Amino acid sequence: MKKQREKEILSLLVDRRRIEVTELSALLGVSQVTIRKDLDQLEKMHMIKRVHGFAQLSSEDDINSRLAWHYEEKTKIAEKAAELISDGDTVFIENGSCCALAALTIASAKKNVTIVTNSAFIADYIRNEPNVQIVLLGGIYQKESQCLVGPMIRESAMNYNVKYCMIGTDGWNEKIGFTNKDQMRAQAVRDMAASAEQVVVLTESDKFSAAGTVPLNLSRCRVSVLTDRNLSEEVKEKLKAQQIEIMTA
Amino acid sequence: MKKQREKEILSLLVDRRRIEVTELSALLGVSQVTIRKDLDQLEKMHMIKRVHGFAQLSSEDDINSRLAWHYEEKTKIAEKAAELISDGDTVFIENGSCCALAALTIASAKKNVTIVTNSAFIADYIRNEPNVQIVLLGGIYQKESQCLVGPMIRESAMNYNVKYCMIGTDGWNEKIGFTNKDQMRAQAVRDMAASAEQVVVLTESDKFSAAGTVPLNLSRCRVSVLTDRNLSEEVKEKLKAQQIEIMTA
DNA sequence: CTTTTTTGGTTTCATTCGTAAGTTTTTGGA
DNA sequence: TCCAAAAACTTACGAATGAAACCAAAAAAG
Repeated sequence: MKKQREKEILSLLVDRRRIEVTELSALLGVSQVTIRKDLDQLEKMHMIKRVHGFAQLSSEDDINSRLAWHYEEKTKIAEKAAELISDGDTVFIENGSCCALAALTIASAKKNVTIVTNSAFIADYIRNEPNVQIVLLGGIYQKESQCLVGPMIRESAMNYNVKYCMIGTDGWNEKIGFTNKDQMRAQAVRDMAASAEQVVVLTESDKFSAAGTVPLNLSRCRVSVLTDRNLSEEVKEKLKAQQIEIMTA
Repeated sequence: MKKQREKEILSLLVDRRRIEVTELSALLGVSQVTIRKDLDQLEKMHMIKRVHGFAQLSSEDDINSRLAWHYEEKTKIAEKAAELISDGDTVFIENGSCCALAALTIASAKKNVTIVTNSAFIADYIRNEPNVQIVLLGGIYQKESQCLVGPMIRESAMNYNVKYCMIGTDGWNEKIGFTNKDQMRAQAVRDMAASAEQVVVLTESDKFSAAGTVPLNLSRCRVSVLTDRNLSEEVKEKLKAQQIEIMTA
């Protein structure tokens, strides 16, 4: 793998929040100059912030810093997600770190794609990509998550009929299915899903260990999961039993 | 005036794009440490970016760096605009640097206000203010201006009826009135204005020297102008003749 | 297989950085 | 009007920074 050292920096940073350049240099056995170049790179991708003497993750629950967590898996999931999309397609993408990365991958790899999203974060995240058109669904702006919720989402989403709606999730269990942290956002997911032929859940495999608080209730939709290699056979069986297709990145 | 030196730094920066800390220190006759504190402050407001040894404006046509231009006037206009709003009101605010500052001032000074905007930039700009609810009108996302345009704006705006719609402008002349650079954004302004009792144009007085390319066609609306002290008597007369109320900050 | 180019890394150095401690100026009571 | 407390600023200094020159391994070209 190419940028192995950057991945190591990220996972150290996920643990420690904040590390000195000198310590990184000693830990990884390369010169400080090299570490600084890596950090510049990561900062350019908005994954970390550099301060005098340190590197640190962006503010706590910023999506940017959540990207640092399991970054490699997310990258692979995003690439696989992009393969589902053809030039000229329109795709719904919901809020979340995996979704953001998928949106960026699609926007940079495809031509003339329209990305419809309720996430102001994602719109901003991909706005430098020249070959993508972005539509932002309007609504009440949730300040921390930078996403839009409320009845306007449904109204606007009904103007579209697309093949894929990509969403994130917070957890899963056999009984209640995929979950979320927030009732308003869950409703936005349902409203977007209603205008798509197929819902694709983008998530790392470790989210399958426990359910969150708000069920997404996607039972009426055709649902697929796109996750990494580490999904247990046990969970795979349960998903298949519920007619949920599994794609592995 | 309190932060006189910060204003001076800004206007130097508007000219020069990029200045060394050492030079600023010599020019303004204060220590480098003091300059650095000022720069930290300005960076916290996103007006400038610090790089090793230098301070520079954010990227060219970023709204953040346009705020540096005539910052003092804009501040005063924003404060006056905030006086129009009472606790609990809902107000439409369109895209633009004056509007962004007005939105921030309103959000920080008032309680329980709802700001409805088509500007993703503004939503992000004020999202740390705890006492404001933000509604973002959906539509096609314009990448450079970070604002939303297209038919969805009209649909969503019709859900509201508000007293004030605050807008920016690009220029003005006696015949065609206020103007804009972009047809799509001009239409968004009309659609928002249609749901408001009164349109308030927030703009520095020097915009009145020439018109832009796309007329806003606000003739059906009740229009006021909120501008700085330097508006010429000649222009004032012409505006009054068109039943446009003038407020001075 | 050898040569050239590119990439990724190190060392060195003058410069800039933030912190802490000390000094001046402003502010706001009594 | 005067004094104390706070705010604004300076000086001093060791640590961190980016740039440049240099080196080695890998990749590409011949």
